This record gives sequence, structure tokens and C-alpha cells, in this order.
Amino acid sequence: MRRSSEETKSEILARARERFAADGYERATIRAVAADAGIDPALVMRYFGSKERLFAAACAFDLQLPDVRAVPRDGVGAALARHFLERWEADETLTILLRTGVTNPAAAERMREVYASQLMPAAAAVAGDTAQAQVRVRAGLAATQVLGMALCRYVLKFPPISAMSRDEAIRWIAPTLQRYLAGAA
Amino acid sequence: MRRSSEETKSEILARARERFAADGYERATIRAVAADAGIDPALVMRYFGSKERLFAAACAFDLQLPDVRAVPRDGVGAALARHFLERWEADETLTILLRTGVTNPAAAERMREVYASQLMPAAAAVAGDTAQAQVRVRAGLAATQVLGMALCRYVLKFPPISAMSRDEAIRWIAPTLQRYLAGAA
DNA sequence: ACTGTAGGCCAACAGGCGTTGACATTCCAG
DNA sequence: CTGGAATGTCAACGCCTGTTGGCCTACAGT
Repeated sequence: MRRSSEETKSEILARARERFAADGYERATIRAVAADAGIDPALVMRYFGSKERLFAAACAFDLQLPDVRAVPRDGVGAALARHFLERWEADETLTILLRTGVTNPAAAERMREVYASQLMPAAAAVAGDTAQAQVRVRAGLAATQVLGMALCRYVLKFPPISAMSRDEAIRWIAPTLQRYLAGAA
Repeated sequence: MRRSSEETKSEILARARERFAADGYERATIRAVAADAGIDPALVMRYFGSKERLFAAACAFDLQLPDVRAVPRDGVGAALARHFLERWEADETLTILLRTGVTNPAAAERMREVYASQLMPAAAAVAGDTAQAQVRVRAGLAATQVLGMALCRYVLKFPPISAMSRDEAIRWIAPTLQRYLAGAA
């Protein structure tokens, strides 16, 4: 009995996050996660039940969006751009979602949930009393630019995009987000 | 001897494209492709040598970008937006690249090649005599918006984005592409 | 000191995968 | 009519996967 149950459990979770983020769902194997954690694969099953449930635990996720009503209306684009890039680099959860969401239906569903429950309300706060349908479109458009930037920068690693500084990336996409969220229709 | 060698070969290729586009690289199995084509898996190997070479054949790809010098300078954003969406819906090759590029290094490399050899020249033509590094950044930024739109619309299927008409999508992202390619730095 | 239990390991399973080589069938050339 | 390519099938291989059940082993409570 080396470690406490909770310690091993969180160790497994940490290694699983790394693997899912690096390899995607299919290529991230339970055996590899177990090897990274220095334990037997059977233990992973004991603690998480199945690969699918391990995955679900690994991508529990909060965007942690700030209250957009606290920033000046013409600064929401820049504020969101900065927040997203920082959030992306803070831990690997968003990379997991992006890498796995493209082939794994459950992960894609999770991304739609994050969009609906976390991004939508922020867009609604910016929009004020605009029609609901219009707000959903605007939030979706913001998602296309944010996810596209993340895809090219962190996953596909397009040289000019992954090489540019965070501030420069923010400077470029902030006006785009500003227009999508608060600009003319 | 039912069909000619070339017929079956292209039948295999067509079914392989469908599978790769729908499932990504790992989940698209040679056995499934063969079953779709109504033949034996061994035949796929005979004609393509390995799964990797089948994949390479399946994503041979030409963006078919129009000559941007033929469109007015303030219309390049709209022209490219329209071209990309039409190109995306014309066949499944771009979806293959996007679905597999996220987990498969070879596919990611292929995407970087497409960016460098096909998108870059177009951006250079728009930019005129701007510095090369600046052009690469601008082409990369355009890629973030185009790929982000495709990701949300065709792969993740974010409801408001996948439901909007092609023209509406073009109307929204055209100004973004315009600014990235030809706007102020 | 003894025992129950929690933490961990081992070996094996059933199934799917890419890949291979030997065999069958069909067609065309001589 | 016959032989040899061309086209296609079959069965099996070795490997890796998620998953399971039984077996250790070290600690905690009495």
C-alpha cells in the first residue's frame, strides 16, 4: 500500500489528460496511461470503470469566462481573445476536447455543451436584448475564430501562427471577435 | 474476373475517402473499406500496399484556388470565402484532412503543405510586394478563420453554424478574410 | 500478534486490427 | 484447346486493445 486511493486516482487522471491531449481518444491507450503513472492497467479499470468513463472524467471542464459586463463594450473582443488563449495554455483540457471532438461523438457533444452553456450566456450578455437566434449565431461565429486559431496554433502548428506571440495573436483576432459579438449584423 | 483493375481501384479509393472523412484515420479500417466496396480486405492491400499508402492516395488534394489577381482587391475576402465553402462541399477530401490531421502527424504535415504551396501564393498575390514574413502570417490567419468555420460547420456541427446558409456564412467571414489578407497590419 | 481490508499486480480472455501467402476463378493470347 | 496472367477469395499470422477475476502484500485496528 504505497499511496492513498485518491492520490493514485488523480495521478491517473493527470497522465490520462496528457495522453488524450497528445494522441486523441483512440490512440491514447489505457495501457499507456497506466505505464505513465507507473501502475498496472487493471488499476485504471478499478478506479474509473472503463476507458469511456476515464475520458469523461478527463475532460470535465469549465471555460471560466469572466463577466463580460465588467469590461467596456468595445473591449469584449480583446478581452475574450486574451482569455481564450490564456485558458488554452493553462491546462490541456481544451486541447483534449479539440483533438478528440473531431473523431469522438461524445467529445463533440461535450464541445457543443460548452458552447451552449458557457459561451452563449456571455454572448447574450454582450448583445443585450437582441433576438435569441441572433445571439446564438454570434456566439457560434466567435467559436469558429477561437477554435480555428487554436487548431492552427496548438494542434496543426502552422508555423507562422504557432510562432507568433500570444499578444500578436490577440491583436489579430480581437477585432474579429469584436465584430462577431458586438458589431453590425 | 468481374471488373477491370482500375475500376476496383477507384471504387476502393471512393469508399476509403468516405470512411476516412467520416471516422478519421484510426477508426477507418481496411476491413470496413473493403466491406463497403464489396471485396476482400486482401485486395485493398494488393492494390495500395498498406493502410498508410491508401490514406496518402485518398487525400491527394488540390485547393483549386482561383487567380486572385482577377478579382477586385476589396473583393478577395468574399471570393475566397465563397471558394472555400464550395470547395469544402464539393468532395470529402478537405474533411478527411481536417478529421485526420488532428490526430495523424502525416495528415497534419499534408495540411501544412497545402497551406504553404497553395494558400501562401494566393496571399502573396494579394499582398503585392509586402515582406514575405508578413505574407505568411496573413495566410496563416486566413487559414484560422477558414478552418475554424469548417470545423464548426462540417465536423463539430455547432447548430447555429451548420444550420446557416452558405451565403450567410460567406457574408460573415468575408470581412474577416479581407482584413487578414489585405487590411491594415 | 492477528486479522480484515484496501491498494496493487499478474495472467489471461475475447475481439479487432493490418498484413501475408496460398489457393481459386476468370479471361485473353497463342 | 491450353496455358498463363489477371482478378479475387480464404484462412491464418502476430499484435495490440479493453476488460476481467484471482492473487498477493502491506498496513490499521483491535
